[in-house]
Parts: sequence; structure tokens; C-alpha cells
Amino acid sequence: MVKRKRGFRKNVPTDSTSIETANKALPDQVDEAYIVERIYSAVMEHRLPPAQKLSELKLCEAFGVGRMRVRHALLLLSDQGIVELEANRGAFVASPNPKEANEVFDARMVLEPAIARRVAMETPPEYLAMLRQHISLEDEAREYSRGADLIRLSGEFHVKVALASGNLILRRVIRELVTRSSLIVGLFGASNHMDCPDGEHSDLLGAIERGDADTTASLMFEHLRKIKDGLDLAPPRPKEGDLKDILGLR
Amino acid sequence: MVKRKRGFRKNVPTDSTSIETANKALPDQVDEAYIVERIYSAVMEHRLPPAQKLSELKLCEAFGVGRMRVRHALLLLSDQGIVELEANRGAFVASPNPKEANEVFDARMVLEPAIARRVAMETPPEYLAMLRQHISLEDEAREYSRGADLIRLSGEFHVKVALASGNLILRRVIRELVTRSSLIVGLFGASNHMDCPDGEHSDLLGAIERGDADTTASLMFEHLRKIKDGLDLAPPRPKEGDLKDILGLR
DNA sequence: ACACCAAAAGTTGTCAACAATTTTGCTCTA
DNA sequence: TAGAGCAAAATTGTTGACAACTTTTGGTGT
Repeated sequence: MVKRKRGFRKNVPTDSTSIETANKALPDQVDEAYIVERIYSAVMEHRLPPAQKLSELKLCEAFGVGRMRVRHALLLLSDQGIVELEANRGAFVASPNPKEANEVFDARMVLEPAIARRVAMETPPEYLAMLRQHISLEDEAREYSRGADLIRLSGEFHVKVALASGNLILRRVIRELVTRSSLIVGLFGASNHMDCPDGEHSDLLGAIERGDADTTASLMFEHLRKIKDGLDLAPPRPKEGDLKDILGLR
Repeated sequence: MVKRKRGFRKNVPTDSTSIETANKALPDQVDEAYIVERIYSAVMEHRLPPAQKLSELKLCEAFGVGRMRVRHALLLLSDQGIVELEANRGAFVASPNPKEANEVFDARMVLEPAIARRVAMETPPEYLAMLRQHISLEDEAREYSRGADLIRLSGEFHVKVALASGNLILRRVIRELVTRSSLIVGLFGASNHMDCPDGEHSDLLGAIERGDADTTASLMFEHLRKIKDGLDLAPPRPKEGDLKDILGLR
């Protein structure tokens, strides 16, 4: 991202939006990366629902920056599939259709087992500690029924596993996919929220700590399969001609 | 990327640059994606060397678009590690240091075997035909010593393998890494250009066609390892204090 | 009351001018 | 002649205004 040397800040408005949550102080220097990060977070926490309009003006006010910064951030987000840009209509939080949802989970089921296997084969101890601590956070959130936190933490676990590879490129790839998954779960999540079943993250970490690469990979694969199976990925979309069928006019 | 409805074109200059090669007609509609693609290609073909300055004005003239389009494209490229933006100094083709180079190949060695394994397990026949045809193109380029083509084709093979998974997300990830690899090979490629050793792509495709997943994965891994080993990834960078050693002043 | 159409309001896309910074080229001096 | 210092030129970053488009509003007629 662009490096900046001096801070630059304009009139900061008093009100707040669903993205910049109330009373959260803005950093001195709001650049594209910061805006992108905040929208990422908001999506991960299901605070920004799919298809939500992201008005340039509102974002400008929320972050206290000019339109250029916001547009740059939205362009980056659209390139990553988190946001959809429609010409002359603006930016919307992405609303994946079932086909795209399939593609995202398909990609995850290919990539994440491989990454997890690699982590199992060789991980600096500090990363293992981080993962353990993360799981205890998840347990805590589950115990006190802090649903929003649990959603976010469940996704973040996968990002942290990728991070434990020590490779930031892998982290970035997984982060993008996890964020898109968050949108997908919000859209197609079944009633019985089996998002990230209870003990699975812990089992996975156990295999990693044992250095059992094969088990780690297959646990990760099965874990993702379960999440995907928990979704209600209905037929790709009602086609035109099917209307008659739907209305029973045959 | 941004969808556009009507074409939009300004004064097209007569001269050409190293990016828009001579006499190559521009499409009616030059959008950010097109510019990004062209720079991608130029990097893959080693026509844009690392650290090459990408002046906004020159790019504007080359593509016949306004500065905004060019800046958007450069922003996207910088987000993907192909271009580096320096505040007030402009955009440069990325020039990875050995640490970054390691990270890229490390990521590839984790991801690509997994993708190739998946391709071996299930591939639509039309993709197999595409890969076969691609290899014959490589052979042809090698036979007639068309070095530039061979470089490009060697990289593209990996992208096409990812494409053969039928998953465009995977293709995108690999394409980014392959392009960065192209820069790395240009920088650290050893004298004996062992970029993509002769028969290896063919062996790989053989394993894929046989549906031999394990062999495919390990062939891909070894293939990448060979390429990486063929690089001269010298010590991360001469530290300050080492100057004395280098100059023999001890 | 409803469909239809026109004007207005609001939003996004584009451009051109300006400000800030870096780079270049020149001059002067030691 | 090499190098410091300075002014001019060139390049990038930012802003504000305007154009193009979409959505909303309000009116008109049936």
C-alpha cells in the first residue's frame, strides 16, 4: 500500500456508523489499508450484511477522509471479492450466489489442509501458544454465549492457523477466503448454526501439536466439509421458465 | 472490477512504450483490469524488469486513458505485490528481496502440490487437452529457441494447472504468485537457466492423466524445489557492519 | 386509486487545476 | 574537477467542480 510520510487529517464528524462503531477513536493516520481492515472486520463480525450499500459519502464521514481514500479502499475490496462495484450505482457488500459460495469453500478445502499439514510439520512454539490461547478465547465466548464474538473468533482461527505457517502470503490468501466465507455463512447458514463445531478446532490443534501431518490435513478437510454441508446452498437460482412450475401452472 | 456500460476513449497517442508494444491495437474499452492484465503479461515475459519505473504520464499515453485509471491499476497491482508504490516517488515494478522471494516460493510449494493433487483426482477432459496443447507450445518454443516465449509459457503452465481445477479463485492466487516468481527469477536466476527443466511439465501432466494424485503432488513439489534451488538467493542483504568484511578492511 | 411521465435530488464517475514533493540541471566555490 | 547549494522542471498527491447516471419525488391524466 502507499507509504505516507506525514499524517493528514480533516474534519472528523461527530456521528458514527455501523462501520466505525461508536466512540471508537480513529487513528491519526487513516489510509486505504485502515479502511480496508475495518470493513474486513465488520464483515467478519457479521455487522455488515451482504448487499449492504456502502455509500461513499457515508464512508467519508465515518472515517473522516476524502472521497479518494474511500474509493481506493473500495476498489481494493472489490478486487478481493468482499465488495461489489456497480457502475454509477456504487459499492455494496458482496452477496455471493451459491455458485460463488461453492467456489470459495472448494478453494478452502484444497488450500487449508495443505497449509495445516505444513504447520503440523514445523511450527515455532510461539505460534502454538497463540493458537492455544485463541481456542480458550473461543471457549470463553461459547460459555458466555457471546455469539458475535464466537462468529468472529471461529473465522479468525483459520486465519491464525495460516499465520502459524510463518508465511504472510498464505495468511493473506486465507484471510480473504475466510472473510468471504463469513458473508456466505450469513447468507446460507442453516438454522442450526453448526458454523465451527465445538471441539474441532481443539482436535485440529492437538494433531498439529503432535506433529501428525496427515491427521491434521484430513481433520481440516473434514472440518471444512462439515461447515459447507451445514450450509443451505440451494439450486443456483430460479430460472425464468421455472415460474410456471413454482406456481403449479403446468 | 468496475462494470462499465458505455465505452470511453480519449486521444490515442502515436508513440508506444515497452508495455504497449508497437502497433498493438488497444481495445475499445480500456479499464483498470485491462491495464493490470497488460502489466501482468509484461512482467511474465520479462519485458518489465524489477525496479522499472512506471510513470503515470507514460502509462496514460501508452494506454490512452486518464490518470485516474492508471492510478487505480497501479494501486491494484501494488496490493498484489507486483508493483511497489513509494509516496511522492511513484510506482516501480516490484523488486523482491531474498526474504520475499523465499516467501513466494514457500507459499507455492505449499499450495501448488495441493492444487495439482486435486486436479489429478478429477479433471474435465477439455482441461487435459488444454494442458497437452500447452506443453507442445513449450516444446516448440524450446526447439526454435524462442527464449522469451519459453519463459512466459513456463510460468503460464502453472497457472493453467490451477485453472484445470475449474476454480477461478485458485487460478487467481497462483497467477499472482507465478507473476511474482517471474520477477524473482529475473533477479536471482542463476546463469544456467534451469527455470522449468525440460521434461518436468510433461511428467507432471502424465501423472495427472493417470490420476496418480500422490505422484502429481510430489512431482509438483520437487519441480518447484528445483526451480527454487536454481536461484541464487544470497544472504538477506549486506548489513551495515558487513561492509568492512566486503572491502577486506578487518 | 393507479400507471405513467417529467423534473428534481442525490450519487457516482471524470477531469482539470493546484499543492507538495522529488528530481534535474546549473552555478559557484574550494 | 568534484561537490555543495540553489532554482527550475517534472512528477505525484489532493481537492473541488462538473458531467453522467440513477433514484426519488411529484404531478398529470385516465
